[in-house]
Amino acid sequence: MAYEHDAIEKKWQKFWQDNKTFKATINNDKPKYYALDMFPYPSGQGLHVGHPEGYTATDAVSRMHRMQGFNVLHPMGWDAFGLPAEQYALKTGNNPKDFTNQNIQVFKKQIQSLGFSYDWDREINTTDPKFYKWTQWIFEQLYKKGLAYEDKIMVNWAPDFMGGTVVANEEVVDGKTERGGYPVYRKPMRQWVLKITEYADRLVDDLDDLDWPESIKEQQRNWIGRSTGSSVFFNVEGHEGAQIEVFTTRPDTLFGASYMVLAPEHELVDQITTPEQADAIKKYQDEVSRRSDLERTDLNKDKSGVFTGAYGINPVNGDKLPIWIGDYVLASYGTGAIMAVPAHDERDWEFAKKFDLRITPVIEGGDVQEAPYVGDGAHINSEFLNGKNKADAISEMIDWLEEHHAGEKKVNYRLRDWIFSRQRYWGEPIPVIQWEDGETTLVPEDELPLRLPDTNQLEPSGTGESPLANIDDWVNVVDENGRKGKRETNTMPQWAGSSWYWLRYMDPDNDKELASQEALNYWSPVDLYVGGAEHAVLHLLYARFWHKVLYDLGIVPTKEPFQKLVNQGMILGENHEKMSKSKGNVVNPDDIVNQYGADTLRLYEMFMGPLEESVPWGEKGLHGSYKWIQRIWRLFVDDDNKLRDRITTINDGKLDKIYNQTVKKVTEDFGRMHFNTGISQLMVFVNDAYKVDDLPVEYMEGFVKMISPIMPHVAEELWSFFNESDTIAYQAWPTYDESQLVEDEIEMVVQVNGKVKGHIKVAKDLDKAAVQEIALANEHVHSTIDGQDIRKLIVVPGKIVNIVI
RNA sequence: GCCGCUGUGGCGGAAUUGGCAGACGCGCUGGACUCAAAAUCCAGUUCCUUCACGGGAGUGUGGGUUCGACCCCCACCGGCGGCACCA
Repeated sequence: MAYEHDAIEKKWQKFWQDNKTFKATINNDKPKYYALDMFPYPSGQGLHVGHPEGYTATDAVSRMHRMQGFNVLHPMGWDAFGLPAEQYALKTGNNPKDFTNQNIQVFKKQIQSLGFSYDWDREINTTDPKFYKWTQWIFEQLYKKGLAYEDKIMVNWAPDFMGGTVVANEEVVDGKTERGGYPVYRKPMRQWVLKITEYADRLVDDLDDLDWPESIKEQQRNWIGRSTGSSVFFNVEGHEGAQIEVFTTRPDTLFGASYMVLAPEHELVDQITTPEQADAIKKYQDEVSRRSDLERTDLNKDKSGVFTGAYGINPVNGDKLPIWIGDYVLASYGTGAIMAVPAHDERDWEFAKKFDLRITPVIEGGDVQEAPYVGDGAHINSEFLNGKNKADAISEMIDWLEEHHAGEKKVNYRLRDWIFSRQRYWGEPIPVIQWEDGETTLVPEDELPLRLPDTNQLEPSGTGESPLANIDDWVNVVDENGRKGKRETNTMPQWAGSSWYWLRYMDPDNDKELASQEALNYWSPVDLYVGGAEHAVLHLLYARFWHKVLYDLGIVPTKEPFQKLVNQGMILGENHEKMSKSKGNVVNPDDIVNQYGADTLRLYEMFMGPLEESVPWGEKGLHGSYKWIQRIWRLFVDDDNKLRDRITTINDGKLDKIYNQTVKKVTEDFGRMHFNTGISQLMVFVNDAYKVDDLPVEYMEGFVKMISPIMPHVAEELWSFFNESDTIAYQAWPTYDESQLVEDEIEMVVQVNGKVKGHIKVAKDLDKAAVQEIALANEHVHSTIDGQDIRKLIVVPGKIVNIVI
């Protein structure tokens, strides 16, 4: 009977569900393995063929680990807060909750049709009050530790986005919002901020011990941007007590400082500006404040600035340095002030050239009037640093500064604190109340969750505040003493729930703790985490930060949440371009499942190339995968839907070697997530099996086990031909016999001058001299040498003979 | 500009420590089966040259190390991703 994917897949999906085959429970007799997918945002578009790639990989790893005796935790859930649901609700007057739940149902059905071995009893949903109770609880712990604070800060204000909202630094790309591409301006606003910078050092240093792709670690290091240098204090001439602190990574070039620049927003600007310069300064400040980030960076490569009229005093030599303001100095980095050394810094050089400021070289090498010299070299014009190299000069200058109280060693970070509030309805309410007497309190823990009010009439506030601001019943509160207060109307960003969700899977129904200590200790950490590289800095940095806070609180047992991280590559359209609706190259997994079945889709996605690489979709290749499953089917099942007669207990030995090789290679390759090469080995086995008369039961059962991580439905069905009552999911993974892999006689290659001229068969442990003799006796080798002198002869036992003439 | 990754047949991709380049799949070609087609099974398939045996070239380009280089080193070119006035 032919292979019927539809019936087989439905049958086994029902079996797994009815029997809770993949239910995970704590079992201290077994080693645990936690395989996690980045949980999806359930968008209205439904599943994309990119989703199943990572999901299939973790599923295959999970299934293989179960067969290898591990107790596997493999869960799935929904990152369901987010903008599209709110936009939809505002547009249509519907409730985002209903819309979100519908989308989840679609997603869940699609995911289940692919036969993943999730423990659905552990399904979570970030918008479920039972879940976000603990998101709010974690926020309260952050607040108590002083890691969550309110501040009037310069935020990324996107007035055209959703009726006006603030976005995080990480959500700004090229001066525009990451989603939607709306312009972003700097604006001071009251916001909740999380002090991620306090963990900056640990977030950098702990990367070293993680089994993560180097590129992701590097992106995180760059994002945190730790730089070591020193601060230097400059007095301002004629302003007793006014002191400008600058940060520099090159204190060794202090003798070459020829001017200073403050950010236009720097607090000392007004104080030190001379009356003659006041108008020009004011005008420049106004101009800059109206510029968006985009205009300040990309569109404005030309340096601009205005002289304040004031002078700083160089502490090391008493030089008078004109103080300018310029927007190439950012208020938000370092101290918002720099010492300019145009001879050895590109940006300072451009500025100096434009405004005709002094350029004094302090390091030998290059003509600094023509171009800045940024390389190393001997210091000049630098008194006690003369002749020294960069590294020595830096440490000596820092010593000098510290001795003279003119500066100190300092570390700076590019990373800023995490702006944590959003002016939206569809997010976790921040559990804070502002009382009329000015006190700010947390909602008591025993009153959590603080639920989002149900509403069918979601309306923009019109003030840039969250729509929650209009819901008076919810906003206004009175305490037992009659004191009035207002709830915080900002909600948390979408990153909140995903910053700890992997912990909740460990104990999803616990209403006393975010998860029990027993569960946390047993399942932590996540052994394998798979998802797209687009989360390299956002999600993965926030998640690590929260995890470290919970570690410090003694809640989680590990410093890091995700021991091993793998980024699946993108699946591109058939034209090698990113799949998108506008390009018309989107493939819908539902269509594939209908036409070919889930096993074919899973097999194809694992076979098409290395998991980490981006690979184009190919309909022909997909069809090839389908044909191979049918070929397997025919190998096992005859026309009467019975196991073929050729599958017997007779073993004529013809498949011994290839079977044992296959077990070895598949076990190793799947273990390293090199699915494409493991599958190719399974194909070789099938090709060989077609060529022999007798198929030993043991090998055929082993083969079915080996295909089961990738093609679980067809594997279960074939397994049932051998053993009617059981699932294959917990059968022992096949082992191989090492002795079957070693041969007594091996083939060696004989080269002449590096070119292959012949092959010889020799005994495995024949000595070099004998091998040499046989090689030289080879007819073809002999005729190639043609009596010429042999200059050198290399014998690598078991591999190669190379004769040099 | 800086950082990371990457470059192999017509296509997707293999190649463990420096040791037979192109496994496996797709496509293509031929054969078997069939009235025929599809499906299936078998064989071939890097390029050039040769009836053939053979011979030559070949892993982005140019150099180097080595008995031997897809692999290591230097310089360059192309592609992908990230960062981008961060002092």
